[in-house]
Amino acid sequence: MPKIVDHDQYRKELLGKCFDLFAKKGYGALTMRQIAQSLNVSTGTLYHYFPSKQALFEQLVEEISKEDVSSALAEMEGNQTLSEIMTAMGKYLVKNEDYFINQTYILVDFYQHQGKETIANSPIFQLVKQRYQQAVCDFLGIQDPVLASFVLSFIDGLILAKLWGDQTIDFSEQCELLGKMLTKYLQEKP
Amino acid sequence: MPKIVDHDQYRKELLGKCFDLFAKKGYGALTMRQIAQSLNVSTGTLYHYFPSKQALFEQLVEEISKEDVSSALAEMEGNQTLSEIMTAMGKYLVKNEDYFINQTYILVDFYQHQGKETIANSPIFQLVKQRYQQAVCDFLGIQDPVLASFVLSFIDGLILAKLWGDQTIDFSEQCELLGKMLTKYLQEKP
Amino acid sequence: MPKIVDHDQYRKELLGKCFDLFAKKGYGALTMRQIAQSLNVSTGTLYHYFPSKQALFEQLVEEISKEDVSSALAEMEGNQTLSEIMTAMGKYLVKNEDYFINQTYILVDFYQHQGKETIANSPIFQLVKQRYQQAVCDFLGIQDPVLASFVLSFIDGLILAKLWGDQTIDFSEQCELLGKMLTKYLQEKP
Amino acid sequence: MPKIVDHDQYRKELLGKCFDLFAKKGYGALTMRQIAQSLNVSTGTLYHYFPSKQALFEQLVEEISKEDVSSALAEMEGNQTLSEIMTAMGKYLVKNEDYFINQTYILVDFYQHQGKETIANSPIFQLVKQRYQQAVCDFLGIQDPVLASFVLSFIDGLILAKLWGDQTIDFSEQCELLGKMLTKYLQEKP
DNA sequence: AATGAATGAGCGTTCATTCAT
DNA sequence: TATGAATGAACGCTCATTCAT
Repeated sequence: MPKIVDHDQYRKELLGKCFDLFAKKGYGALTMRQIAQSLNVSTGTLYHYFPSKQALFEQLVEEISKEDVSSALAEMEGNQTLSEIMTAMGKYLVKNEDYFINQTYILVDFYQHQGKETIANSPIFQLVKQRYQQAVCDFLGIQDPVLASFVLSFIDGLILAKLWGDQTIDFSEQCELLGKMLTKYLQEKP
Repeated sequence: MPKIVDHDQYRKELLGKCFDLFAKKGYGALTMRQIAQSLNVSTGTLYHYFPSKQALFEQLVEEISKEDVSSALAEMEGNQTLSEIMTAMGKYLVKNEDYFINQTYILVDFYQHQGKETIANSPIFQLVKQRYQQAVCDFLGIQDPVLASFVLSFIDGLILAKLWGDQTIDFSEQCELLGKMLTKYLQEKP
Repeated sequence: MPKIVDHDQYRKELLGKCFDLFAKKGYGALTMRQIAQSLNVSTGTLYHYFPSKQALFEQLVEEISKEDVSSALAEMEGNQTLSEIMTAMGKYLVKNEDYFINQTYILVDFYQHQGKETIANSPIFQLVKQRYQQAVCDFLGIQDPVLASFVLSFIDGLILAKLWGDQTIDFSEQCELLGKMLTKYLQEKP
Repeated sequence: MPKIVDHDQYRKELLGKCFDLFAKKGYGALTMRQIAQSLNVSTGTLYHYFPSKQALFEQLVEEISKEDVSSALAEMEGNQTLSEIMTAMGKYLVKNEDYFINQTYILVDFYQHQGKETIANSPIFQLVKQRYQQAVCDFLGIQDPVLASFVLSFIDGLILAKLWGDQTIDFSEQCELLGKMLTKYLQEKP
């Protein structure tokens, strides 16, 4: 009989404790030794549960993205008009500002560390990308992919601007502005 | 007679040759040794003209940002309406797509290596940010800083999306969409 | 009734499945974990049957050497003159070229990982060496140990040359040459 | 002005001190840290002079092989008949027995560590191989490549047998035996 | 002003073996 | 018997920076 440890469950436990670590130090600056120490295991044990630092991170991203989408769904449901939705989106972004900035930071950091090609070819990141894209389409009730890309890019850009250190941007203000513009644009289109 | 090249001019000469190096390898993967070898100087000499790798890069960014703004100005002048301007902006982005993606990539890379706080506190990056912001205001003829941030964030987001590997986004299409939305929004505002 | 397979028989079963693994990856690159997985047992079980990786390998060598000698005996019997024998030996080497090169490779690998002294002092390897030496004496009908060593060294050297990457050596040609030389040498000796 | 160090000469100095280290521990068991400590430099300095452990070793082999051939030339000249030559060869092998065993050991060790393909493709090892082969041809006055391979394989095999731990083999005895056999073989051939 | 040799802590990763269950 | 989680020292290698010359 083996030691009484559910391998898979313990792996997710470890994973759960990793997010804050990455959030604090980013991907490149966080070493496997630091992770191991923070989780009170040896590096060997860490590698027993995750084949590499990259794999650990990808599994983390996978887990996080699922939680993100379901929590956002819970938070933003019940809004009807585009303006309402964008206002809610603004509030949601403000509320989780630090979280999203950190998330972008970590991803950006990972991206740089692995090189463009590695990520482009990773099935996990393609999946995660689709998950977020689909979620945005669902939230907004938008089917036009050009418009969906427009909104997603804008939100990404907002967070990136904050990440670069711009203190003057106000998520709520910007989202409401987008809400108004989208509304007017769609009103007159048909 | 002194030497024709004085300290400061030589420094800028060296700086000029650095851009392509960073563009090819990014910030983290380019070592001071490699820079020195490519410039046909010793690492010691490099450190004689630049106190650190970070400082070298910051001076490079400062220089590049000036050139970017003036070249963009030259390229995009002569357009009147917002729609025309945004269409020109789209063409400009498409034309320099690789350049801007690479620039974002390098910045992201630098960001990762220095840590969040270092950059947020760097006066050079604040200055550069203002320069780009001012340029956008000039291009668009917009004074409203909220709207300027809106446009800048959107463009940043577009480039970031490409950086993430999204092949489906079309800079021209997106910029024209923004042009239409801005036009309608501003028409009815007053 | 006890289980059909007792401890010792099961050990040999496991051993039998190990040869191909070592042949594919060598000694150093094959981990106990990989062995365990390939045999569908746990590392713990592996250590239950073999006290160490080294011991496992030594037992494998012991087993293999027995099979080698008996299969060679079966293959080469029926030849009378030294020339015939050496020609048969050449054919045998050519036929099993990859096998012998791989065997030497694995041994070399093992040798490297254990250090010179460990092996020189291992009774198993001394036994195996004697077994091969005796086999050569039997094949050739030679009693003179100097001559037997001569032939064995030569064959070892041939295989080693192939291992070094020499593509020009022809086992058959070389063995026939040895056959002629031995014949002439022995003709005139008495 | 740089520090007064002739880069190339210092590199060869370091190289010279490395042989004994490799001889004692082999390739795989000797770490770059150990080398650095023994040479009283930092690992960084070691890597300043040699791009990798493999490269260091290859440069060492290159240097050693040159010295070997010239020292053997000096030692063995003046012999006429094949028998004399082989007797001299035997003495030479006996005299440098430990040296050659160690050399084979190190090479075998390196071979295993790098994998077959790496070495087969290394221009340095092809060059070294040719150097030794040519030297043997010169010593023996043999032009027939089959015969040269025969002798080389035999010598390699002798050393390998000793390496495997066989204490009973006598280099002189074996070489003289080879001398006699070669002589008889060549006498009657034409 | 200019050189380039020197540093050394730190990286991601490995793996034979142990032992609580 | 059998399991597999856990260990941790050690590997080859990197690189911004310093400083004697």
